[in-house]
Amino acid sequence: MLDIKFIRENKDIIKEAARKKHLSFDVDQLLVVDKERLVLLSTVEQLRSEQNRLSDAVSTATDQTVRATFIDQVRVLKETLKAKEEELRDKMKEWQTLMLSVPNIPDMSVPEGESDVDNVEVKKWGDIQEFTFPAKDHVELMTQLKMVDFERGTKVHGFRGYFLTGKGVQLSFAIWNYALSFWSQRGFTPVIPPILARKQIFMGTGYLPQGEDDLYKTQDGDYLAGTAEVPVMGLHADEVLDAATFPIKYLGFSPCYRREAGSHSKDVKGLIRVHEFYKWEQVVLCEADHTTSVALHEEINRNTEEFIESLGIPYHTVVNCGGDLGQGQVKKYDIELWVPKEERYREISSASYFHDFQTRRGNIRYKDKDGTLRFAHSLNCTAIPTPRILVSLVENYQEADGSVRIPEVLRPYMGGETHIKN
RNA sequence: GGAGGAGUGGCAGAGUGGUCGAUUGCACUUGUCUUGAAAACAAGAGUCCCUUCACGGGGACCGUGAGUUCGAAUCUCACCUCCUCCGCCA
Repeated sequence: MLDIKFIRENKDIIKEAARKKHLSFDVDQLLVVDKERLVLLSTVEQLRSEQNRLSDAVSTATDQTVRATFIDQVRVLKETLKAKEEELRDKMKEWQTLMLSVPNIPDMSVPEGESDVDNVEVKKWGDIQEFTFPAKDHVELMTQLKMVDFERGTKVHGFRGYFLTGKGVQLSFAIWNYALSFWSQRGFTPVIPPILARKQIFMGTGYLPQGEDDLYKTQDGDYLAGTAEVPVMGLHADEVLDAATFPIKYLGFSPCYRREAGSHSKDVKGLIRVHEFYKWEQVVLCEADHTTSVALHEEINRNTEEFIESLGIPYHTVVNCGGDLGQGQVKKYDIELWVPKEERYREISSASYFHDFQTRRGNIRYKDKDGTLRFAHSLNCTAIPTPRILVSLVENYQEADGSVRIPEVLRPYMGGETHIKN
């Protein structure tokens, strides 16, 4: 959500934002509705003012006939008021619906483009190794090492179902624990949020009303979040925060549920795209300052890069083009890890900042030094998702004998073992 | 799942149809007094929206949403949250 005053004064910027993001949004329509809304609002308020005045007159009238006259007058007035109020209510709904689909303004540095193929590489790290033996893909490797069981996963859950088993489980826990320690040292407070959350909380982050198709909904009207970002952002909803605590840095851990509607033909095998996975997520709140947001955006993205570097997996970072940005994002980096058997990089992390787009929706404010209430800025970035990370990890660390070498940093969390083998 | 009770400003806590946006206490800000502080006294202070260059004016907000009424914090209905008791349960 953006400030309506800003939209009124900068409709060309909004138009340009929609164009760059390849979203269809009609600002002119919004501005027409906004004008109609204001006319109705002022009419209703004038009528109410008159009603208040007459009601006061009723209560102070001592003469019964005078009193009755006033009551008759308000009765007549009320009918007009009621009709206008209904009109206003409908107009407000129309206005709110439009307001919820206004795109946030992408940063100048965001490249032009339609989809992820137009994303621009900004960094490349690590040496891609040539295998001296026939390399296996993660499905084959992990199945043989009994780290995963896809067949039974499908039996139990269906399409995209999987069991993690044995060393697959241990490796997951190792990554989770290592990540917890890694980010704790960087000032993040760990949090395990409810992943089953209310509609309102999803509205706050912008996953609703758009994006409903990709969410699982319960019979009680709640939704399962696709990321801890949703409930962790909800944590401070409707609060006025103390600016002295900024930046607030949370590391949220949760299972994540995604219907993957519209991706049925993509990544049908393996652990790349599953309906249910786990993720550590960085969520940050800071003061409403562009420079601060930008600095923190670089910082949280860098955190994940350094984490991946410590695991020793080759990656590159791309800056997402306009068409690959969500409605609320100002700028986004994706970190993609090298998947040897696919001979390409696959997304592992996504770092975005939003300015006050989310905090307006979620009503997260703070008191500025000059005493005025402002909407905070919000950012988030994947810390590490499992089991997707295992794809690159096992493929890059496989040995000729079919075993998988364990990255040094994870060994303390794996009982000191150096290899996963049968 | 069943029965009962409650949700008021930063906190505590009055108010059960008519100048109530709301008594009061604590906390807060400013002033007087004081060398300074404390105490005492006085004054001030909520949020959102519309309008105005500005001073100002108007509207809304007592968990949320609807309703009754000339008028609702107060009455009615639905929902949400919390508390107590019973039942069930990792």
